[in-house]
Amino acid sequence: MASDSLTSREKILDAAEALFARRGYAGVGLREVAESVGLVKSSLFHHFRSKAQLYCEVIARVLDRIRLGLAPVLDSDVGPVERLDRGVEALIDALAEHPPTARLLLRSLVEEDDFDSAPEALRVEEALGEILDGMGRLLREGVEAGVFREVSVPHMVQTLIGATVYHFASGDLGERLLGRPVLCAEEVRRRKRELQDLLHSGLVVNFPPRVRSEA
Amino acid sequence: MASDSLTSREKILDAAEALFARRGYAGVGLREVAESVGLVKSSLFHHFRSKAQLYCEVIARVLDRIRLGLAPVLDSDVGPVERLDRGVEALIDALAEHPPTARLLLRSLVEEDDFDSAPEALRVEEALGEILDGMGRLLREGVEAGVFREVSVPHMVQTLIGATVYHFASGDLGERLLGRPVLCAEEVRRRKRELQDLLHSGLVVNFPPRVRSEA
DNA sequence: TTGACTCCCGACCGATCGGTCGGATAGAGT
DNA sequence: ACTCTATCCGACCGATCGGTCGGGAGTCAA
Repeated sequence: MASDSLTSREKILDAAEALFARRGYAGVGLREVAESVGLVKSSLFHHFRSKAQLYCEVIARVLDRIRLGLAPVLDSDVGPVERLDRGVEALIDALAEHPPTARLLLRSLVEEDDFDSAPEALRVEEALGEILDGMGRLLREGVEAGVFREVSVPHMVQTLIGATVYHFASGDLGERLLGRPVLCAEEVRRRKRELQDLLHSGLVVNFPPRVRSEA
Repeated sequence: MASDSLTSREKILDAAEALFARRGYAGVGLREVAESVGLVKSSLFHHFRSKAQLYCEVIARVLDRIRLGLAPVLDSDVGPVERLDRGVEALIDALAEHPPTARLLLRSLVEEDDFDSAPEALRVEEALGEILDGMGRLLREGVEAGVFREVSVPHMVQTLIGATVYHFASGDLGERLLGRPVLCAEEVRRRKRELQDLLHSGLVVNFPPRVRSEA
């Protein structure tokens, strides 16, 4: 056991993560997954009951990584603005840590096969719920404290997901726009700053603040 | 001919668009496409040489719709802020017009099969390039005129794509966050306003402007 | 009537899909 | 020596995949 410092199960999960990220659930055959870790297809079924379960475990592992990176930041008791900045940084770090992460996540958000039947889907649901709740809570507190504008919290959560997950999942298109890979260290740093600046001040300089009719 | 006011070719494209949007390129069989328009698989090959060509034509058609909606706005000669607002509105209208649009687009951005070999891929490349160039030009002009902050234009293009395409592609997750379908009329209107407000003023109230020379 | 053309169908092809099954190998505990 | 368990393999299954082929039905022009 542990012939290569990783158990077969973990090697399978790693390979499946990379492949699912590149070609999606339907686009990857179990044979390809197995052979990319030096096994044969039928051997996979000693570790996972089905392709759907393997997929769910891959997704759950990714979401857990993000949750673990995000939770301490969102639970810290600094002000909303600083928590937002650090949250953006933690989220981007989690996405940039392993190249397949963002792409896999974006695909899973758009995949609509019914994996809900699998019991492993509960882990996915749980981690996703905690991440979304945490982001929503931060935004709501900031709005209630008057530190953030009175934005729609759900819409802002969507914007944050789009600005992070989509960006690092954009692959060739992103590289074509930026002129270099979206995951190279400098562009990751730049992404954090650009997104934080946008959240701080928007795009338009000195835009007249919207007249508000309430206290 | 024109038995249902649409040619078979157009009906095939419509059906394929909806199916590719839902389950992706690899997840859709030609048999399913054919039967959803009342044909048999082999009949498709009288209209399209291969599955890859069908896919490329579907994508090209979607990008053309967006380009047609965006071009007049981006070419108008009003100020950058108003052009930005109208561009956001036109882009969102194009995405919300047909439900499969955003999801199909997001999938195509993340799909990395080599469709480039097909000659139809040129239409895709052309339309995509025009859309991206138009957005980039608007942002660059705004920055040079001092109306926009000195943002990274490519990063801002990415953010705009994420905030629009991702949002309307998010399906169940978006509906879960918003409490109602992302494509319902009211939420579409709200999305425009939320995004425009974010671009105008950011998220944080009265954030101190960044000092240009930093350590 | 005859071709020519368009549109469509059913049968068929090799390949691959997810998944099952029986057995081979090896290590650990007794 | 023995069994037990974990791990892996090869053969095999029915179904489906993208794609080909020959031909039938309809229309139009000559």
